[in-house]
Amino acid sequence: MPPARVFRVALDMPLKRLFDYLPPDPTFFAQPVEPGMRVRVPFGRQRLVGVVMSSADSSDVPQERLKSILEVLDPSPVLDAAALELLGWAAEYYHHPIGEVLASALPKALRLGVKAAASEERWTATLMGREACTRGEPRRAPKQRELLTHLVQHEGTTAEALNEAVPNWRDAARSLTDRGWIDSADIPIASIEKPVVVRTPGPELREEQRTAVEAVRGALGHFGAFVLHGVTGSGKTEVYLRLVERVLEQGRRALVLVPEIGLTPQLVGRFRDRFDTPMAVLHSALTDTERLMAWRAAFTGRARIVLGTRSAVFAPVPNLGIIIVDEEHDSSFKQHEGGFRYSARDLAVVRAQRADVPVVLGSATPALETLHNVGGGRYVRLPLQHRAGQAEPPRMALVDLRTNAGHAGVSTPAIQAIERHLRDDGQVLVFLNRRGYAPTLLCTSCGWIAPCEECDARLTVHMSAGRLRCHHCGADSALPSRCPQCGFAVKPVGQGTERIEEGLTTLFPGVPLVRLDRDVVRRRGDMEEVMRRMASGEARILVGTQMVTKGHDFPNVTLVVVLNADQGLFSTDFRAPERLAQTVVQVAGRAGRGTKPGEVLIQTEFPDHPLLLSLLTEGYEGFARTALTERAQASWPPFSRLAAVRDSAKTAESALEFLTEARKLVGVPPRGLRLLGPVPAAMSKRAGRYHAQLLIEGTDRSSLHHFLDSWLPAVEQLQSARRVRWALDVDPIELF
DNA sequence: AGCACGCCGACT
DNA sequence: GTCGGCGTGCTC
Repeated sequence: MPPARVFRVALDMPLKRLFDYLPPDPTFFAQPVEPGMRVRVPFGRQRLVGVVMSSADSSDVPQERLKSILEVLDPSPVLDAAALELLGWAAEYYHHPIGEVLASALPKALRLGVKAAASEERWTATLMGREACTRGEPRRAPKQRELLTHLVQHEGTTAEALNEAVPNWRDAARSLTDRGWIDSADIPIASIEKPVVVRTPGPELREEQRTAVEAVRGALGHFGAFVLHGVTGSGKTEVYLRLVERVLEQGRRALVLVPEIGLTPQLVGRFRDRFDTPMAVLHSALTDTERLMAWRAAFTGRARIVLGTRSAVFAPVPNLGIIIVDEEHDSSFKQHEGGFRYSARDLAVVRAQRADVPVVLGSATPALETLHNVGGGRYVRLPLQHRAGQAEPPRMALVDLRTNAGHAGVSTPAIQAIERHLRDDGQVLVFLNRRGYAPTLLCTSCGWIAPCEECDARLTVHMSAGRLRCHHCGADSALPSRCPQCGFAVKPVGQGTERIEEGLTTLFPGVPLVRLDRDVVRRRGDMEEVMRRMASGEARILVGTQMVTKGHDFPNVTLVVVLNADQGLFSTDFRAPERLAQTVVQVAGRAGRGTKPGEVLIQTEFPDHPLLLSLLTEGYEGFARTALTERAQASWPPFSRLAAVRDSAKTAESALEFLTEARKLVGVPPRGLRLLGPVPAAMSKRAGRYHAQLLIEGTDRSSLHHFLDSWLPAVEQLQSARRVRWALDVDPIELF
């Protein structure tokens, strides 16, 4: 007997291998089985849905142990060759099991086996049926006549609509079908197309915008990476819209990636306002059904624009014409938890390259990696340096916290500036990246500080809720009025947005104030309410965290106060300065977007810090130059490549033990490779588990990946690996 | 990951 | 004497 032809199937499990299956029973599945199709297979005593990766003439597994595919779930592949290749590339690059990588590209419903392409049962009257209807037939069957008449009047009625219009129509339909008067068909929803309509032509482009649009338009049809480096308010979105417009005109489709959809509803709105065409919106807040619907709209090609967060980089987009990554510097594009840890921005570039289409990375504060790629000639930078209208760039100044006394975290110069701007009818934005009332609860007698029992962290005081909460594990307890150790009085120490709100209310009695942070924005609509109160001028002061920096416009804000720029200046994480600079520039960008000039005050204890100075005097680009020089000297990315092995365990010892053994496997590191650690994470204990990490630094991508290829299989075999939870993070963004 | 099999403590 | 703990091993 010749060796059997087998199909190699990827299953959604943490296993870096494929499983071979015999073809399905030909009496039930006569159709060919192709790569990219989903199949149901027996696996142990479970039945699982997997994806066919390839077929082979024979298997390494003895024939008697091979099982057959139970069912072929797709008439055509759900993942085309390009998708399979991209996902395969990602699995290799991020050293992650292919099955789990594929799973991240498919909505849950599809992983459970539902049909990929939705179709609708539609009924029509035939020519014969129309003639019969005109004659008033069938005379003695009122139900049939009613149905026939309805279908003559409403061609292509769905079964669903018939249930409404002609109750209990099935029997009548059967009789009419037998006479050849009506007919039904399963129409894929895809074929019900709508032409693309540009609702409003959009404003006239400014010189810079036109240059940018033309540069990318010239590249349509082949790969090119563009960095749309546009200061806040310079009209990046308009550039995206014009590019998408051209792509749609060419009959192709656009993929737009955004950081967090809940935080950028404005961008979705801009696309909807501009184009009258179906759009698929994919984000984490969708229900499984909504996600399936959106995926189908993308898969069938009905959606001309696919807009979504991180995982949308894997969305199916037939005839893709362009990929846009908005706010490309945003860290939410990097999945850094759970299983498959990937950078959607980096994969967008890879996808564009393979699809031979342009990719546009837009940001007011591009990642240093991105700017480095511009410097190396791999990406083309398209600057938008001017703000729309008469808006002037905001004036930035530092406030020395050492010499300027203050009140409740706000320095006197800042208080005076707030007074001035309020008097001049402006609005004020006060930024502090720390929610809650105070980060610490201290006993004034014995020095006790309320600790989280599960984390190496202090509990944050939430005054209005009367709770102590851990921002790392979610622990939540009542706010004590006395020290549990000595019974003396306790007091909150330090500032959070809640306390700033209280302080400003006291300082500016009668001035309406709103707060925007995760504690305020609980439900959908809370954010809109805050926006409305700012837009209407009903509120004059906005106190907020990071949340205020994400894409929202506050046109009447003329003053921005950054209360504390100092977290990040002396961090062990080499990316902390970059994040700080991005945050400051993004917050500053909220000021003076209307016609009024903006002012930005940054409070700091370190007004001489070179980073702050370069940011102030030379802007983000100046900062980026300084920071890249520092990175080069320390040979951090992008001048080297990193991977981190992270683990957690019930004890600090076992967390370190696994990583120590993993490191011992290396012996003398190969040339061009450095191993750093293992070390306990900066906040080792989190949610009751101890975290540690081992950093691997390679001089370039290939040396790092060659090493990982040979090392990881041995690491996976370690006995100690089974006693910890561990994961590899390629190109890590946060280093603890 | 599931889900088995397989040897050692507190219960009917 | 059993129920059940999670260590180890396998799944085409």
